[in-house]
Amino acid sequence: MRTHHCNELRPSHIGETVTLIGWVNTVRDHHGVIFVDLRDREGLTQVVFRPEENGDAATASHKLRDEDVVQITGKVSKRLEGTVNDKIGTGEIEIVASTLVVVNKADVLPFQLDKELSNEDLRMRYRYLDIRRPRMTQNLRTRHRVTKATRDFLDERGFCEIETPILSKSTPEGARDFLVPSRLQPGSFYALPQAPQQYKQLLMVGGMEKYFQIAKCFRDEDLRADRQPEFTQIDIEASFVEQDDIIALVEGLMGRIFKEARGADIPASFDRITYREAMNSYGSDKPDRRFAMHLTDLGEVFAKSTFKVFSGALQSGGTVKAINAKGFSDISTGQVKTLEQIALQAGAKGLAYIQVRGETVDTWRSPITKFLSPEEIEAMKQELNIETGDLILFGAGPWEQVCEILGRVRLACAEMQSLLEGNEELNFLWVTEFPLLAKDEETDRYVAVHHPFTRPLKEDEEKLLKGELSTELRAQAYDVVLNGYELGGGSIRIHEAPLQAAMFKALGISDETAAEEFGHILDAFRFGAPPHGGLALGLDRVVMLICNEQSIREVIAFPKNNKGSDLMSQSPAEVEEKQLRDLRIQVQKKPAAAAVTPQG
RNA sequence: GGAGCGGUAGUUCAGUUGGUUAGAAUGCCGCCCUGUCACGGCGGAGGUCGCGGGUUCGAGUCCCGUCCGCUCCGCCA
Repeated sequence: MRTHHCNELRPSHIGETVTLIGWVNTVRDHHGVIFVDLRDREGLTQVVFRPEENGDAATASHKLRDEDVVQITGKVSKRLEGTVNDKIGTGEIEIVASTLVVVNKADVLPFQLDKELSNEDLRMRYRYLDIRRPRMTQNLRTRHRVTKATRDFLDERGFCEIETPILSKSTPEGARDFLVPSRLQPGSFYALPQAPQQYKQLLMVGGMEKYFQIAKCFRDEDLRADRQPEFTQIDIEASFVEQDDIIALVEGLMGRIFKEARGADIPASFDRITYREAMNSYGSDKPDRRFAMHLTDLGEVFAKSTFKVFSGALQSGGTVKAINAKGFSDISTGQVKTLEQIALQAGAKGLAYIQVRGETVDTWRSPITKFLSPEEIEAMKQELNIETGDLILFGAGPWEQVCEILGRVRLACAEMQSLLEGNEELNFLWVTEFPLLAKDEETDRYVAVHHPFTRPLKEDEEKLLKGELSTELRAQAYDVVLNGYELGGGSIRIHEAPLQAAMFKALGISDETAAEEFGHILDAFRFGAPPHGGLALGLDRVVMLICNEQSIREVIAFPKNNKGSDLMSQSPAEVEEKQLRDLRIQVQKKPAAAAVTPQG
């Protein structure tokens, strides 16, 4: 029977006989005295085997291998003078072993646990070994502290954790659904929830008033470092609240989480900027504000310019903006190319720039300065605070596109200049007043920016009801952003059937479709639905940022790879014919590999 | 669907302009070592250079194709 864990024994325990159980972390065999570092999830304890104490145990200890599971009984002893190890908590003591039980031998591991391992493929195949490494163990325990803090905090404020169905209904809006075939109703399918959105709103109609859930969500879309097909949300909804209530609640929740999981004190409230301000100043709806490099509007400077790229954009209702990457005039040609690529990807036709090599324009390196008048250059110098050593990058065209192009260029510059290296700041931010509707280019129809249950701003409500649609309509929707990552978002919802019907109509959802897909919601709103709103936080991202990790895979016990596979369990996989027959599903055979024409 | 980077001992990596038998560290195996803590010393085994084709007298290295992994764009209400 284990009496202590491996990071528990201190000088005060000296003289006690204890039993520890754990993994062999390292063996240091001096062919007389043998040291074994025993590890469990809490830490390390040094165990000493001496032939004169117990010959059998000492002999057996020669054969120990890394990662064997062993149980050791012995006496807690003070370490010899000068042999204290201050790197570990138990460094002042050691166990002089009297008995050794090899509980389970371990084969040689496919990789060393104490070395960095860049081969993620291998880590995933042996994820259970990867998890033994302290980094992963700590990350998963941090994740637990985050969910624990969440539950404690929300419980204290009267929120009730309620589970909603995993087998639910496919909805036409939004991300691609994972489908689950129904055996009892062949030809019908459940969908795994992308979010518990409708259920939580129906819980509000059900009078639960304050709901939350640590909810698994599923989206069948391509993966990224911060996107997995199954992920976890801290999902929150409350009745009789307004936007400020949700914001204050989440600020408190974040404070609690960051305190308990990272020991960090964060501001009691976060700055708020509107979507429009965010795009105008940072070219992103989730700006990283740990560095400035603001987008500066140059519309007035170039209003009458003879440089058609700029004046043309302005005359057709667009924008000219620029960023000043301070001290980056020595950018390499390759880096300019990279920035240009980024701009092109975002829809730019090119990327105008100025490398400010000196005071006067003749020292500047730029493909465009020759088109600009001295007055324009002087005004631009003022607006952008241009100094020797700066790099200026321009965007001209439709407002939203210019913002987005320069927003991406801004981030790329910061990356190239290593502006954030070693930066430990936690920069929280609310982005508010998101547009309610966006135009889908392909279908030329309006789509919901957040989701179709989002409430318009009060002053825009009438317009929606009257069908005066535009992308100018704003929503009572808000995102919480940390260091350029969208941690979560939410909105105040529509709770009246007429307004909801108007929203469906705006989205081109016919009455029949609305009745078919969302009838239960519209029905529910007829029976006294309370005003309500909420928010969902990406738990994986929150934990990732707390752990200073670059990918949410580092904070998920068993994540999927880029292609959505679990390399350990080999999922997804083909299934038995019988299973398919039960479900009345026929699988199209994979096309045979193209035959190679023999050369001859 | 598209772009970029990568794939060489179990692992982490090096490998020059295409040129002898593809190296190092670590791990593994054996021997030695009674106070180490990434213990140390000596010795040994370990490679389809992702796969297929091409160029060449000669390919880890160059070219084409393909597979796998990662990052990004599209996509993610």
